[in-house]
Amino acid sequence: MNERSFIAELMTNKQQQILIAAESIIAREGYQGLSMQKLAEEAGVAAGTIYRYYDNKEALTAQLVERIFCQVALVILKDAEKGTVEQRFRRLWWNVVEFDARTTTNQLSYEQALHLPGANSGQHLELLLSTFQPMRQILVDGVEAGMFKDIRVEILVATSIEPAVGLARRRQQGMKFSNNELSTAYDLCWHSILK
Amino acid sequence: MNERSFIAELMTNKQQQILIAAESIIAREGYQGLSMQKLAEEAGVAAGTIYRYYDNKEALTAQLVERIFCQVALVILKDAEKGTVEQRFRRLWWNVVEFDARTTTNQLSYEQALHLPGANSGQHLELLLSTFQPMRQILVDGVEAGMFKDIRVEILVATSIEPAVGLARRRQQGMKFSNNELSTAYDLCWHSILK
Amino acid sequence: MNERSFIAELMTNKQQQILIAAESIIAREGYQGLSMQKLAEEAGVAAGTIYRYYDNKEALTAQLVERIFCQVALVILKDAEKGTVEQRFRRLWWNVVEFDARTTTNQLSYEQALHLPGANSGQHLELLLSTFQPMRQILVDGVEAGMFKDIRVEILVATSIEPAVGLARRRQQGMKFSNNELSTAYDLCWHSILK
Amino acid sequence: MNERSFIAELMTNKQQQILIAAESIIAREGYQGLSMQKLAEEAGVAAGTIYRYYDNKEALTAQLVERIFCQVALVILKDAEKGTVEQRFRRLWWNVVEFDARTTTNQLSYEQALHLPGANSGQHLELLLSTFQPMRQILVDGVEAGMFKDIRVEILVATSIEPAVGLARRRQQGMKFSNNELSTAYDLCWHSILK
DNA sequence: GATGAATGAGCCTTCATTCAT
DNA sequence: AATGAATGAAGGCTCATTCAT
Repeated sequence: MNERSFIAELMTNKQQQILIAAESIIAREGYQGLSMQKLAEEAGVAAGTIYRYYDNKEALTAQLVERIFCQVALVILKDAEKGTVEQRFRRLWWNVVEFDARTTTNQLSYEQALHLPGANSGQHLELLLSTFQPMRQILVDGVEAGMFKDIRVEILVATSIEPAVGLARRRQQGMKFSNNELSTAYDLCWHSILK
Repeated sequence: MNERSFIAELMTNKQQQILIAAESIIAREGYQGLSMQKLAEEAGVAAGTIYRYYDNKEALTAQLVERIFCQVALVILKDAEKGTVEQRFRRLWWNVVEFDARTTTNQLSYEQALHLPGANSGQHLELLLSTFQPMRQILVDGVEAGMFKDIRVEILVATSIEPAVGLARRRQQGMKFSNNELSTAYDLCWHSILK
Repeated sequence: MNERSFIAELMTNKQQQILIAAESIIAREGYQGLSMQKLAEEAGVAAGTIYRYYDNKEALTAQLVERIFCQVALVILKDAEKGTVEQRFRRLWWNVVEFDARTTTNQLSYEQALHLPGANSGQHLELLLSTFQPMRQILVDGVEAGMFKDIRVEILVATSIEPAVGLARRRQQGMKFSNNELSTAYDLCWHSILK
Repeated sequence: MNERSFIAELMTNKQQQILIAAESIIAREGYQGLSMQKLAEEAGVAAGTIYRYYDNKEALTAQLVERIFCQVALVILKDAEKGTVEQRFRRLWWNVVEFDARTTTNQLSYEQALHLPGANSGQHLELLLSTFQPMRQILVDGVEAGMFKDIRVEILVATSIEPAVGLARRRQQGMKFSNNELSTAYDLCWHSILK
């Protein structure tokens, strides 16, 4: 990598730098704590610089929401796209439950991102749907394989995955669960949707 | 009623007035939209008056969160405290799923309240736990009656109630479910925790 | 005057206070020099206080323009509303020429006010027209009395009053004229519109 | 043309380019609308480049004012430098009255330029005086020829030319005058200074 | 106890200017 | 000479909070 492209990459990264700093602040102090001045400090740039990359605070927030959705989807769906339906479902479920273990205190959770201003706009809901489509696909595949009950996917997701989300939230709030307990929970979820 | 208690009641009413106005504004415009000035207007009092009842905005928000938790608990647990375990569980589950249908546009949902600043403080988590204790009690009773699987209550709640919460959230986002579909979901939840 | 109304008047005056301070700053440093912070300091109030009286800087400027137009009209038309047409015209003409002598360095001139942002809006042009109507009336009366040439008033104003405005501007820029010279100018103007 | 002068000319062109762009922006959006960034864009150069030619915004504005004064003088004095005094005066007067008809929406008027920040500095007033000297000369010549009244030139200018300026301003504000009316005005001005 | 005018710190954003390339 | 990303002071404005009445 020559010097020029090195610099270029640094500059491109400035956008990322800002976004990461924003995430960090919100994770630490909530959205109320995010001021452009503080963000500039945390990102190590001047206040005005932020506006070279984002039209305004709203646009920055919007991109942050997108970023987090994608990151969450990546973690949730890790290694859950190949193998048998059972393997994929198991992978997905545990990824969800153990989600918090992978995030540092600098990272926003999916739940937090969902409640940033503007995260409920139609545009974002669409993004959510398409980002998490692979998750739904696992259940669709299970239904088509005659393995899962023949029910609307949303119901299957709510029944089998939502409990994992709830457990993850409880863990994030500090509640502890043994592997044994979590395994039991997994079994309940798994069997509840099996034909 | 003597003068003192009359005045006391007036004060209490004014406090309620303020809290209701705050809820209304947040439900309508989000927490960002809640300014003390606007709140005073909506509540029909002077700005300074709010500070007779609340030390500051944070204290007001905290009390609002408590209020909403209690209200939600009331709705969720409506008619779910007597009858057989099955009756109580059924009542609870459907109360959750149909929660949104009972709230007006002036009311904050449980989810929204959960994400107000400070709602995740240890103090509030404790309150949550005690407020929703009756819900846990239904499952505890079921376990003790030998009807539900003998598992830690949190797991049972996550498995059987969390799906209802997820469905309610989806409905609030505009997703539609038929009674048939919801009944199916109920059956899955119910059977998944039965011994 | 009791204490209450004294206070009330002080408060009402705060608006005037702000307007006067704004005029003073603009006269001294130009419109570019008018920042809300500086204005607050000069007016002896807090920055936020200005916004109790004016929605924004634009509204404040607009009212300032109106104020100055009215003030200028008052000075220009002083004692020019009674007497013969000749007396009234003479009064008007000299009021214009000596306008600058009456203004302190804290006051905006008519010319400066005319070039504040927004001063050319249709709304202000209308105000201008009605405010200076009494000036036009003097010429109208002269025409109807058969004393002035029977020409459109605008032409008469331009021919007889505009020179006075020009002389006033020159004096404001530091040029000196003797009474003799000014009297000669007056005669030229006066005779040019006489029948 | 050697390389040096070629480059010199390029620079000069770029300077002109910047100045023209600045005039265009101010004419369109007012002085408030002139930002160095926007200017760079409109002029087709980089923001930093402007600072090769002008020390700062103030210097640029100053030169713009000068440029416009010269341009205005050019238009005003067009064809007014030869012929009899009467011919020259007539030419001058009509050039002034019809000034607006010759300017495009990209050009600043004399009035606008007069009210740019700094346009009232002593330095500019001197420039004004020397730039418009040929105009004064017409009247001086008329006086020396025994044609005009033997009065200080400033008075003559104020009496005979200022009305034309006033009419031009009214036209720029949208007021309409017939050729007949303007001719009448011309006659008044002309005769008012004739011996 | 209630009022609401006043406060001023802090917010988001702009923009003249610099400087490494 | 030219670029344009970066700077950061300053701008207009909001709003939680105070306090004289």
